[in-house]
Amino acid sequence: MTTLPDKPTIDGLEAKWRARWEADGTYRFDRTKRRDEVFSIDTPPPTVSGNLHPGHVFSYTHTDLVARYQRMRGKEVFYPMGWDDNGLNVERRVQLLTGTIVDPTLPYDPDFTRPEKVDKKARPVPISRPNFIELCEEVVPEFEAAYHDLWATLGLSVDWEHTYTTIGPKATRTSQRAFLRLVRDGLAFRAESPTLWDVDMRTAVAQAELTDKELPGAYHKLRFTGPGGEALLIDTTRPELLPACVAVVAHPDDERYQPLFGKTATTPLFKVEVPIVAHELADPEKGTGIAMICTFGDTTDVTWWRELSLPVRAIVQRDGRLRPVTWGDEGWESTDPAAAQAAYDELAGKTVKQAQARIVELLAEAGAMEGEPRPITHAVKFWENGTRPLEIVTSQQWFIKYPPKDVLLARGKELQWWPDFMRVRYENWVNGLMGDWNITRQRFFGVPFPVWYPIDEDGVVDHLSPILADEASLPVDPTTDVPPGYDESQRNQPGGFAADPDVMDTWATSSLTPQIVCGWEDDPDLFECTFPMDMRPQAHEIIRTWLFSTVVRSHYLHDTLPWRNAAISGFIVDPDRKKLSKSAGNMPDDPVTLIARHGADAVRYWSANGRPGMDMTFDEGQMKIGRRLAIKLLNASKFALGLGEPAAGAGISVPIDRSMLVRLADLVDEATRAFDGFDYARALERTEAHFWSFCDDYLELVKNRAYSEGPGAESAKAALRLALETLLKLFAPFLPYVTEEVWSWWQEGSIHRSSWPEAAPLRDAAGAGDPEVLNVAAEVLGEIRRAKSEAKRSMRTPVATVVVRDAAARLAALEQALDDVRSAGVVDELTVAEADGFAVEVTLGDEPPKG
RNA sequence: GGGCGCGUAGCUCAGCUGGUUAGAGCGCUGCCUUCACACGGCAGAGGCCAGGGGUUCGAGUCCCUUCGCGCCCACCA
Repeated sequence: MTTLPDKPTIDGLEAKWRARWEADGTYRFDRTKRRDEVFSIDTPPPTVSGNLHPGHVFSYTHTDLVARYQRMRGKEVFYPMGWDDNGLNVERRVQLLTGTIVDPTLPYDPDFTRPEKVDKKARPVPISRPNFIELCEEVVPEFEAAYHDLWATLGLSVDWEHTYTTIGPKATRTSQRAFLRLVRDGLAFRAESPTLWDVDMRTAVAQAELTDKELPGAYHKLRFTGPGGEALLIDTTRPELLPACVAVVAHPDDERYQPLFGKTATTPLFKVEVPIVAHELADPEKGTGIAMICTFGDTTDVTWWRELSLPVRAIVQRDGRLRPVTWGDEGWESTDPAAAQAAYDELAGKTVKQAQARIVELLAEAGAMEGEPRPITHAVKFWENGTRPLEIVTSQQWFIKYPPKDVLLARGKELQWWPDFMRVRYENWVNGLMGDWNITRQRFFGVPFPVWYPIDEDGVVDHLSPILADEASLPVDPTTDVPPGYDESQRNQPGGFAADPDVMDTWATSSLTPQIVCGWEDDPDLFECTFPMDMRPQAHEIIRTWLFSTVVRSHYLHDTLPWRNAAISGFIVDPDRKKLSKSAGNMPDDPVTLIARHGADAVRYWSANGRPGMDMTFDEGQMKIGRRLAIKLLNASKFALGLGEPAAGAGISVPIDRSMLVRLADLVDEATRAFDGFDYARALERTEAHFWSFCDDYLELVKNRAYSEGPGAESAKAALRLALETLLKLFAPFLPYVTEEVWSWWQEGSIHRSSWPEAAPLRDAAGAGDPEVLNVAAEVLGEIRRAKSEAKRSMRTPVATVVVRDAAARLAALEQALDDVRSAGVVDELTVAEADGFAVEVTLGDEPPKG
C-alpha cells in the first residue's frame, strides 16, 4: 500500500523517527548472535566536561555511517555509547561550575548542598572529598544529557541500552580488576621516581599528556671552579637549580673536556664538589659544551641521573617552591656550608621563577656569572591543560611497565589503519617512549587504587608493601572500605593500615573501554560475541594516548589486539586551516543549532564528505547542499511512486530502462567496495552523482512514457521502483531520516534493517542492457536543452527537427531510445546520420500558444 | 632535527593501479513560474592541476627538488 504526502517535507523528521526507532528498538543489539555475525564498535566516549562542538558531529557521524552500512550488510551491530566523565577536566569543570574546591582534610558534611548560584569572582567554597564526588555525580548527568540529545537527534544508530561511563561502578570495577592483574603479574608496580609534575594542579602528569610551548628564557653563563682552580664556564637556562646540581657533563669525544673526566668541579655560591662526567647526550655545540646535571631540570637530567647513577639533591617541592635545606647534612655536603646556607636561605620558599631572579643577583654579586643573561626562546614542557611549566619532583607512584618496543610495533602492523599512514604516528610514539607509564594522579575525582598500606608499630607507613583488595570486593574505595583482615578502627593507626590517597590516570581506565563495554568477566556471553572488537573510531590526536594504551592493556590481558580496524578521523578547521576554537574566535554555531537550521541529514551529509583521516573545512554551504539532496529525494520518490504500482508480472523490457539498471548495478558495486574500505565519502559521492543524473536525465526521458499506458509504461514503473529502492538503500547510511520517511510510504519495516543492495539482481532485471543507450540519449537531450537555452526559450518549446551525427555504434544505441528522447525534447522529427564526431543540429519550432 | 599529510576553477572538494579536449557542487551570469520538486529546473562563463627538473609514446597522476600550509614525534642544558 503506497501512501504519498501531498507536499513532502523534511521538517520534523528527526523527532518523528527518533521516537519511532527508540520505540521499535531498531538499533538494539541482539546478543544471541555469534561472534562472526557481529560487528562491534569501540565508541569513543566524549568528554562530557567539554562543550558541544561541530567536530563531534563530524567524527561521530563517520562511525555511524559504518555502523549503518554493516547493519544493512547483515551484521548485528554492537554500537554502545560511553561518557567520559573521569579525570582532571571534569574535576575542574565541576569545581568551576559549583564554585567549590576540595580540601581533603575536611570531614564529610552530610548537609552540604550545591550552591544555587555561583559567583565566579568569589572564593571557592572548600568541601570534603566525598562531598565533591557527590557533587560530580550530581552534575555530570546534566552534561551527559546534552550529548545524548545531540547524538539521538543526529541519528546515531547507537543502542542506548548499552551505555557506560568511565567512572561509574562498572568501569571502576573493570579498571581495578585489570590493575590488580597487572600487579599480580609484576607489570604494575610502585616506585619512587622522578615524575613530571604540574605545580598548579599538584599532580603527576604522564608523558602522553605533555605538550611543548615556546617560552622566552635566557642562557646564564655560570663560573664553576675546575679541578685545578681554573674557571669552568657552564651555560644554563635554569640557574635556580644550581643548588640541585649533582654533576657536570660533556660529550665523551669532546677534547676540551676529556682531561677533566673523573675529576671534580666546584659549584659557585654553594661550593659543592660535583663529578665531571661524560655522556653522549651532551651536545658539544650547545652553550659551552659542558652542562650541569640537576635533580631535576628536565627529562635529560633524569636520563643522565639514571644512567650515570648520580645522587638526588632535590629542591623543588610539589607546590613549585624551593624547599628548606640544611647545608652540611648528609647529601648536602659543601666545602663552605655556612656560605651555602646563607645563599640558599635567600631562595628557600620562593617559587622557581622568584628564585631564579634572586640567584642571578647573588651570582652577579659573587662575580660568578659571565656577562649578562642572553635571551632565547626555547620549548618548555607543559601539561597539555597547564599554565606553568612542568617541574620534575621525586615521589611514590604506580607505574605500568610497557611491553618491549618490537612487540608494540608488531601490534601496530597487525592493526588495519584507515587511512593506513596513521600507523606512522603510532610508530613514532612507540619509538619515542621513555620509562614506564605513570598512572598515578594526586587528585580526588577518579578511579581509586584498590590498595592500602600497612602501618608498623612505630606509625610508619610502608608504601612499598601494598595490601591489595580482593577481586570479588571490587569496586572499592580504600578511603572508606577496609582491607582484608583489618577493621575500620585500625585506619591510620600504628599496626593498622592507610588508604592509597591517589586516583588513576584517566587513560588507565579509558584504555579498557573494550573490556568495559564488552563485559569482560562480568558478562562472559556478551564478551564472547563482541571481543576482540571490529572497529575503533577515534581522532588522530589521541593515537598516542587512547589508541596506544588500549593496545597495551589488551596485549597484557588477552594477548590480542583489542580491535581489527582503527578508523581515524580528522578534525574541523576553518577556511584558513586553523583549528576551530573559542579562543581563536572562529567557532561556528553549536551542533544543535546547526541541526535545527539545516536538518540532521544535511549535517550528516556535510560530515560524510570528510574522508577518513582528513581534516575538513567547516562549511555550512555543504549542509545546504545536503538539505537540497534530501528534499530532492522526497520529491523524486513522490514522482516515481506516484505513477502507481506496475501491473503484476510487468517486465522491464525497454532498452533505456535496462540501460539505467546496468549503470545502477555498477554503482552498487562501487559503493560497496568503497564502504568496505571505510571510504564512505566516495560511496556518497558516487551515489549522489548517479542520483542527480538519474533525476535530470532518466526521469525526464521516461516521464511521458511512464504516464502513458501499455508495456512501455509498465516497464518504466517497474524500473523506477527498483531503482528507487536501490538508491534509497545506498543513501540510507548517510540520510537516515529522509530515506526512512520515503521507505515508510511504500515498504514495511525500517530501511535501516533492510538489506544492502546487491548488483546481481539488478543485472538480472537488466538482462542484456547496454549502458550506452542512456548515455547517448542523455547527451542528445542535453544538446536539445542547450539549443533551447541559448535561444532563451522555454524547455517546453517544440523542436521541428533534430539531426544527430555520431558513430554507428552510438547511433544504434540511440535508436533504442528514440521515442523517449523525442518525447522529452518535444521533438517533431529526429533523424540520424553516421559521422566521425558527435554533433547535434536542432531547429526549434514555433512558440507554444500562451495560456 | 626526524616524520606524516596537504597544495587541482573565486570557494569546498573528486580525479583509485599514468591514457583521448581536467570533473562535481557552491558562488557568479543568463534563461525557464514544464502536470515530482521555486527549499525548484535548464544552460553558460571560469583552471600553464604550487614552482623547477626528470622518467615515458604519453604525467594532475611516478621519481628528484624547491616553496607554502597543517599536524605528529624528538634527549632543545
